[in-house]
Amino acid sequence: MTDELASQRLTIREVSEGTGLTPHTLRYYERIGLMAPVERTDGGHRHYTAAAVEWVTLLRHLRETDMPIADMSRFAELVRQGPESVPERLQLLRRHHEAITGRIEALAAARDALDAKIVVYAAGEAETPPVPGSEGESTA
Amino acid sequence: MTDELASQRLTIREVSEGTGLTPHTLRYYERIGLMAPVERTDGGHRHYTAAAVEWVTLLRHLRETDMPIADMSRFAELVRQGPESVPERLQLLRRHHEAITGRIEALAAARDALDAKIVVYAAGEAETPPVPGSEGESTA
DNA sequence: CCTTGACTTCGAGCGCGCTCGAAGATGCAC
DNA sequence: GTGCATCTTCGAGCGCGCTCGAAGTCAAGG
Repeated sequence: MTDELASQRLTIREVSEGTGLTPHTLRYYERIGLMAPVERTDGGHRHYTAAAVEWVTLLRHLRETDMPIADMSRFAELVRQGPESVPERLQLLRRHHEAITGRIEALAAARDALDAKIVVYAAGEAETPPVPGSEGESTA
Repeated sequence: MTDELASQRLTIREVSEGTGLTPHTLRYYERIGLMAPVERTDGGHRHYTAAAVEWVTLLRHLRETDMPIADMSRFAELVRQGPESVPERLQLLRRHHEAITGRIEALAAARDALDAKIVVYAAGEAETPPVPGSEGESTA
């Protein structure tokens, strides 16, 4: 009865496949302190607990939304400091939420601006040569 | 009558301030072929035409939406090739439109996932210690 | 004319986030 | 026991997109 069902452990490859981060990246994150040292087998191989996988998933969400590694390190540090840092964690996450929303809006705005260009091309009005070169005057 | 109102020319600084790209970046873009050589004064200073500024703005929109420089170069090349490349330009822009939309969706999804974390913290249920360290067991 | 600040070219350097490869140990299947 | 894939550490390297600084030239005001 040395816990079986309760604490399922995953290899680095399994975590990699489950999260989309490469084994190289998982080791890198651990190396730079984004993660606490992962549990090992007797032989020294990493065995990720469910909690570790959950943390990796959080990291992935932060990176996927372009949080800089430095900020993620700060967040990891706050978690290490314990429950009294919860307010600051909240602040950090809320700021990031705003950053993401702003980014989404910027993307949508730029996309809309580009759509105008698409419309012009699609309408066949390839007039108004933008700039590079001569729009088919010299070569070919 | 040597055209005054019709062709207003801007210095690199003015274009920089108008587009948000630094003078360094504007020269860099020209250097790597994203732009046709910009007109010069007798003294060799750049004088951007309205068409050049328009092109710079397009470049900025593409970059702002994370199009790789390599793809932008391809697009610039297509424009240089003349009107017969319009279909391929359209294809490129439409693909990019899809990429942006996909990116927006990924950002929103990750943001929503992170929101769950915010809710947990805000609810004061700082249980479920994620992973790094010991959530205030050992140090301070 | 002289000053002052903005312009020019050039090549080198940088910050970020991985990414890789070598060399060796491990672990599971047979 | 014997393979053989997968794991380990380590430090170096890389790709991208700028970014910078030096050294010199130009433009415009007084």
